[in-house]
Amino acid sequence: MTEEKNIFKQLFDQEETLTDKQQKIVEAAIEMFAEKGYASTSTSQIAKKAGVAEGTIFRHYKTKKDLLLSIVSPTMAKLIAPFVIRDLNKVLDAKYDRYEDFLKAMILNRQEFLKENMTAFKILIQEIPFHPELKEQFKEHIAEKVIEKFVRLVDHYKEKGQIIDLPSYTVVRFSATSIFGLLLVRYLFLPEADWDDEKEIDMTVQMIVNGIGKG
Amino acid sequence: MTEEKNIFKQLFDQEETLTDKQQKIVEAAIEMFAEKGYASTSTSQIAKKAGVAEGTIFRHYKTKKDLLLSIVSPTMAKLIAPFVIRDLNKVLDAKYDRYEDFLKAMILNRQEFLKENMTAFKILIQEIPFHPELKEQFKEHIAEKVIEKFVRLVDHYKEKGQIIDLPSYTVVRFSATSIFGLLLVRYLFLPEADWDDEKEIDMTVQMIVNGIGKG
Amino acid sequence: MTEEKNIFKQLFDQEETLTDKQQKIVEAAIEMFAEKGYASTSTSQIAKKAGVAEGTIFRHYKTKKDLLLSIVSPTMAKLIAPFVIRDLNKVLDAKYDRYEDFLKAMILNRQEFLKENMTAFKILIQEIPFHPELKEQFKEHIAEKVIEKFVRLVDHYKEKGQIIDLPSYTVVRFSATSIFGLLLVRYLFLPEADWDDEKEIDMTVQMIVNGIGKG
Amino acid sequence: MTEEKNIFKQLFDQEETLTDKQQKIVEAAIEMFAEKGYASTSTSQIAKKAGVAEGTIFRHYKTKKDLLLSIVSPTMAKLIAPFVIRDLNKVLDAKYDRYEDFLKAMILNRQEFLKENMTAFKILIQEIPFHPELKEQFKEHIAEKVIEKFVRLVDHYKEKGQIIDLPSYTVVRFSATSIFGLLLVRYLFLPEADWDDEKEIDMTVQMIVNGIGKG
DNA sequence: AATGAATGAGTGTTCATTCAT
DNA sequence: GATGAATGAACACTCATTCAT
Repeated sequence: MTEEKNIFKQLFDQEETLTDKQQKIVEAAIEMFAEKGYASTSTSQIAKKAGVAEGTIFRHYKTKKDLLLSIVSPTMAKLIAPFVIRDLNKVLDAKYDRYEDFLKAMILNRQEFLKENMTAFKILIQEIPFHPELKEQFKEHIAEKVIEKFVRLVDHYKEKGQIIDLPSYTVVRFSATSIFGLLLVRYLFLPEADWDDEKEIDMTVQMIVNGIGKG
Repeated sequence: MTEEKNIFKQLFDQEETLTDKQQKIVEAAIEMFAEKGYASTSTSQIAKKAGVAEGTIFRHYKTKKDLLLSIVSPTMAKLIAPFVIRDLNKVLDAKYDRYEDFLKAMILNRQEFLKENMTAFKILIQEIPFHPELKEQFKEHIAEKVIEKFVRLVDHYKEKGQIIDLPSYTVVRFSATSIFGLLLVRYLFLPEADWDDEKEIDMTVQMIVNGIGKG
Repeated sequence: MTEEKNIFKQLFDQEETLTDKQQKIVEAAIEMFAEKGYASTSTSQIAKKAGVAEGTIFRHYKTKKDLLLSIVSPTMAKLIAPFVIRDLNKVLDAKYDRYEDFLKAMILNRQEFLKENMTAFKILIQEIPFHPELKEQFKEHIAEKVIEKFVRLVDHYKEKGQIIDLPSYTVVRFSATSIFGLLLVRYLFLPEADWDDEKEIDMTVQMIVNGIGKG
Repeated sequence: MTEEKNIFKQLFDQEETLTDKQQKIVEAAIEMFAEKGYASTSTSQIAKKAGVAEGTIFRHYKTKKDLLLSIVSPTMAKLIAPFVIRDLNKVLDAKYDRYEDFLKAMILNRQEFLKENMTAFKILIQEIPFHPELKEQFKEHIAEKVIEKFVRLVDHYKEKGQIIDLPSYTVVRFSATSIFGLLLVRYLFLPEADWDDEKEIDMTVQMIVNGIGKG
């Protein structure tokens, strides 16, 4: 999994350059966008919460939407980062014999990421419907590249005889919605409930694999 | 399923009383709220699209939020209507021997509803995060009543020996997210794709049942 | 004082023709105009309070301002009625030998009227500053006719040797503001206080007469 | 009277801090509120008259009512300032042997103030009936403190044998309405008439003192 | 880099008035 | 005569953005 770390660094370490005030602006914006939505959060509220002057926001971000994108675009990029590495199959081959193991590893990895970026992720999914640029990014990167990669991956495990003969796209959809269903319920709908994460993930992987696996 | 139809009628046919202009206002609002979001849609835009004066909106709805709720609350109510009938288990007993059959019937039924109320449903899920009243309604009705009913239902099929020994709540979550995953992908993410709905549903049911069923 | 009664009837008994609804509208308007002011009272609020439809108001009064004037103009007319009778001096001669007696009679008479028309009177003095028509009426009738009559009246008692040698206009101003001062404090500022009206009037008349009288 | 001047300065010279635009806004507001009334003056009209953008008004005053109060509250405070100094009696004792002298000094002093603040004072008395906060301030400061002080003052001159044996409250009312009657007629009703202020004041004081004085 | 006063278009809402029923 | 749905101009107020300091 060190490869992914590298990719992260490679792609996103520009954020180290944020000034102190900028950092506060971004934090305030994340908190408020998540809570009230982008459209219902005013720049003056963000400025007040961040403890800076209104003008300061526009010194760093040309427009309010720029501020949103500066939060949401990197989040989307990081979210899908594990899938955009070259030769993903090779990595998987070397590491995970079984679809089951791959699934579990991936869930754990993405869970780790979501746990730390929950608020930004919440903004991402809340705002995608309202911003064509975000929809575009989403389509281009997720709906096309990630899904395609995931499909090839399912084909890979199919060839190994681990997955039953359903259309790969359907298997991907089922796997993906099961995983995201778990993570959304866990972190968005009922974050305060008392979860045994390890066990819940295991059961979910078991159900998915039972669902699509060859006995 | 005639019982449900009756309940629908019983509960929601007050909407026949909408005046002509009111109807146009609601239609325009649904379209625009879904597209740009509640907060980014102005009442003047709605009025223009509906072909009425702006004041007319406020003659029928005290506030803009009232207009939103008049769209979204009934949608939520109708969405969960099948689950709030008394003696759901009896109905199921009489009709569906197998969890599989129940699942399929339910998906088909809810799919029918969603197909006709897609736009309002889209607004519902988009706006829930931003409106405490909606969150409250959602929690009270879905998170509590519907899930509880669903859990009892899973218990019911467990007793019949059809479902493996996993926590009922986990089974419900898995079933529900699989179903909603299907419907969301089908109707929200990729509505324009060429779907063989019947087949896709069958496959999904099969995967769920494989996932949680006893051999 | 029967002459005045006649004048009242003569001038203002058109109000008997008010329909039931119209009566309610006027009552509601008087109450609300007095409390919140003309500009801050909406016709819809008046309609609601009167229990009629908004349109009904405009059936009886072409505009909102018409409604105001229908309340305020007659009130002003009635207020000054005692002064517009012809041959006022003759009446006074016949009845009041002393300025003192005249003053007391007049205060008692106007007090009676104000007690019964307090609310409309309140509207009158509150709205005069904002409506040129009212200002005009006020100037034309009060500032010109009534004052002129009052001045002649003071001249009359001066000739009788009852009033010291100050400009009549000054004496009128002093008398009038003393009287209105009493009535305003009594009925507008501190209506709830415990007043011995008879005594207060007597003392006030005494002070005025001392102030301007010849020992 | 230098003591009062000091108090004025002390209490109200914070207004020097008004920015240029703010000053213009206040001036425009004063002019328009006086002419058309608070409720009938729109913020856009004020902005236009002041030569600023409408938003600028709300940068300095949270609400339209705030703007009103920023004009009217200090005016009320300044108006009653001479009465709130400690040891008013001592001051009077040292300076004015006779009630007559005190009255004249006070009228001259308040006349000076009113002459310079006529418009704001007009707003004050016009708007008091419509704004509970103002009524409250008025009651608390004028109806209670100032009147009470005035009553004690009359008692003071009574003890000196200068005032006849009428209830002090009645004497105060009579004095006050005579004075305000003069000033209102002079500056509000007939400001354009040709007045000999000095003489008018002298005559008024004479009438009051005759009215309540011991021969 | 940071400020915050200033902007003016735009917001949701209210208004007096009209008119078909 | 009475209604109340409909109007659109006007309202108080907010907004993202600019710019002189």
